[in-house]
Amino acid sequence: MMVEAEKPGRRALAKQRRRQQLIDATIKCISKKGLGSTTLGDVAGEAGLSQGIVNLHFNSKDNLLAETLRYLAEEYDEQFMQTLEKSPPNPAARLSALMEMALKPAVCEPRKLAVWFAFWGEVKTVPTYRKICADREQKYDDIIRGLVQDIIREGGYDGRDAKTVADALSSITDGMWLSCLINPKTFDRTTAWNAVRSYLSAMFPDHYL
Amino acid sequence: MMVEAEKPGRRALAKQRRRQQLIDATIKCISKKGLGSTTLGDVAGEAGLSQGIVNLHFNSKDNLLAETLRYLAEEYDEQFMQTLEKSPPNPAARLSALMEMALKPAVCEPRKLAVWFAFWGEVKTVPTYRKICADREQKYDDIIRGLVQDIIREGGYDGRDAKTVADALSSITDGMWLSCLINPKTFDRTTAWNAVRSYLSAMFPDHYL
Amino acid sequence: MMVEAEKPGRRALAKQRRRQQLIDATIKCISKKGLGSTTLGDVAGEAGLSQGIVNLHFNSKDNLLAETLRYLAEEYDEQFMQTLEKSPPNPAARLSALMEMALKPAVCEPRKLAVWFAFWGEVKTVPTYRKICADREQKYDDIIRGLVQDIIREGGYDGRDAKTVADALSSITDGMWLSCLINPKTFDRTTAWNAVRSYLSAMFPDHYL
Amino acid sequence: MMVEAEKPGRRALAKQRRRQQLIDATIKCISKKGLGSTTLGDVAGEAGLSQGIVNLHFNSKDNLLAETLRYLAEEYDEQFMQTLEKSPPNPAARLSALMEMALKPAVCEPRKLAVWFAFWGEVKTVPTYRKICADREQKYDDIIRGLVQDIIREGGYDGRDAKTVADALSSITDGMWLSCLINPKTFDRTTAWNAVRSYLSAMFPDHYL
DNA sequence: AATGAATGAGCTTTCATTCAT
DNA sequence: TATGAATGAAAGCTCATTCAT
Repeated sequence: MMVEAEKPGRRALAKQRRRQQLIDATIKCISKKGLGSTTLGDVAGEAGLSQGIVNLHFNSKDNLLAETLRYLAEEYDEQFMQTLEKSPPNPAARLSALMEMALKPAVCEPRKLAVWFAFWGEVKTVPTYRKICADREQKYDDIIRGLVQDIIREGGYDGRDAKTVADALSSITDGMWLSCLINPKTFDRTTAWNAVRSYLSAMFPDHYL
Repeated sequence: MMVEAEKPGRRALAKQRRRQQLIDATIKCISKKGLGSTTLGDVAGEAGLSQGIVNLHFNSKDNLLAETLRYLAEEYDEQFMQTLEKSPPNPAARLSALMEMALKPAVCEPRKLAVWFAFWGEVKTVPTYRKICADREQKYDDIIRGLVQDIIREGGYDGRDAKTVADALSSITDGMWLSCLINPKTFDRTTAWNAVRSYLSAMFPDHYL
Repeated sequence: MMVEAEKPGRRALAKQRRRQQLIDATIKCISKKGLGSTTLGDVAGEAGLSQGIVNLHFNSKDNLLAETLRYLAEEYDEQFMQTLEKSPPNPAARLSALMEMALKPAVCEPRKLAVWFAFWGEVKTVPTYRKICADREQKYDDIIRGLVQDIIREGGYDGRDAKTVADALSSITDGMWLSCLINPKTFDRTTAWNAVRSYLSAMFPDHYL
Repeated sequence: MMVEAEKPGRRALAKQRRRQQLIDATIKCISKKGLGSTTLGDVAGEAGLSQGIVNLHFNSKDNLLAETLRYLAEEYDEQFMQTLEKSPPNPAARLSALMEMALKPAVCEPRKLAVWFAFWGEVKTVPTYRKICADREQKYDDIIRGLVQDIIREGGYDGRDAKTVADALSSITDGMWLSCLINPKTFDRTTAWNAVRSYLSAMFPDHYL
């Protein structure tokens, strides 16, 4: 009975692959035409499959979109966690590694940002989206605040409030994304990274530069 | 006698006022139901007028939305410029006044932010939106960079790059807006303001705190 | 009480002039955009007047169109009857004068024909149009048959049936109009006139040529 | 078993058949209500199918109408060419066979004529219609002129111009159609046919009668 | 599992008509 | 008389969803 769920057979794997194919197509469509103008027909076409395919695998458009956002969040999460794992154990290095990741071309490319902003545009309206976004913000805020906390403790930076600094850091990267979305031509990754570095070194002069 | 003023529905308000009424209704609708789910019927209903009214005054839905974004941008611009005019003439005070304004409840309320993000969600897709947004970003970036420049010169803060700092500041407020949109409950204006202040005082210790 | 109707005062005259102005505008619009695409707004615009003007003078669009067709028919009738009056008293001359008139540039110009065909296109559907068109056809058929009759009698053309010839003649001009409508470029008035002449001289060799 | 054939509604008729079904429905609707008053809803209803069906198969109303006219033209063309093939090889017989065909009940019935005139009514306005109509006129004119040419040569009818005669003949049938449309009650096929015959025998006495 | 024809609700848009001014 | 803002019904069109194959 539970076999299916326990060890996915060939069948289930194929199914999973098809779903992923459709989610990829959805992301492509949203980045090309926007969330509002993306139809299930577009998605099916992009995937090279037929009209009815999305409802077959996702039951409804709403569900497809929610799953797409979920996938986007997971994908980001993997990058985030991997960055954390791969970076040296000291909090200062980890923190700057995370900031650097957020500005990496792979993350910060207009096509992908377009999709994030498309979903954020509906966050106020669609509770499912809000939940997903709020959860990840919470998670990353906690992690970053923890690192900042450690740095403050290490460096004896009295008078610095961990939450305040963490908020500022998260905000900076989010804000950079908006710049990158709106002005992809003039947006400059180096300047962005400098801005982050300048903040860090202003805050924690003993740790950065 | 005052009847006319009482019921703004039905009959010939000056053309300009009717347009504004419809733009207001549009903003309300977008903040309530999202851009994608706002129909012309909703807007007309919100304004207490009839189906055809929007096309009568704006010719098309696309145009209504563009005009709405334009209005939003103008409204913000007025706040921005007024803040600039009313603040003391020294650059440090002006800069902090602008930052403070960006976090003011009137600007930073979830309902209004929802509308901004709704439009940003389509920026990649709708050239008109991009143009409007890019122009204002440009303008504010220039002004803020100018102020930062002045502060650097005044304080002899060698090694500080005006553009870098200005980018960081703009990004922080934009990023705060995202937090406020996603987590209106836990978002705390004071913490946000502290984050900005902490950055400023770390950067320009002689000018702030 | 009946004064108004008996001798139209200044008021009534002005009214009449306005109606004519609107009918003229209607004809222009139909020839430019077609019957189906002509709106009351177009007509009012063409006349340089305001939206509601047509309903003020004609009560409804249907009525305006019917009156327009009526006017067109009257205008044609005047030409027809004048041609008849001005031509020499012998039936052969009168007949050829009528045929010539039907091919006159003023009658047979694509712009005017477009309007006629537009109405004919609805004849099957709109009883009012049918009535107007049927009545005039009847009238002209009768007159032409009469002339043909006279010619037959005069020339002793035995075996010629007046109705048959009259039908053929009416049909030829109507058919020429279709050619002129469809192929205004290649349509040639002279050839058309030759075709009519050739028919007449074949039928009544003693009278024509 | 025969169920499929019985109810042509609902399910997947071959795509081509469905298109034809809709074109047939369109013709029926136009002849009943006129081109201007025929809605896609009417057409779908007439075909016993649902609202969206027409746009599914024709993409737009304009396209449906153009295809309908195209079909009408093809249908006529088949009759024309078949008549030509089936008639004896001498030009005189072929010519009269073509004229006779044009007055056949199947061609010359008010319902079908209503549709032709509906399209002619828009010829001036819709380039697509003009093109289709102009092309067929051209083709038939050429064929008829060819036949007339042959007859003139055969009979040594000096002084007869083929184009002139051909124009007259084409015009007569077109004009007869207008009579038939406007006065279906009093229109008499025999008289019409007589008119054509009388012209032919007057022109080419050795060949006709 | 996949297709794609068909559905039908819902949208934007147009426009004849109304009516306060 | 004339205006033109407003109405609201009706149209064309889109598209998520269904379902026979």
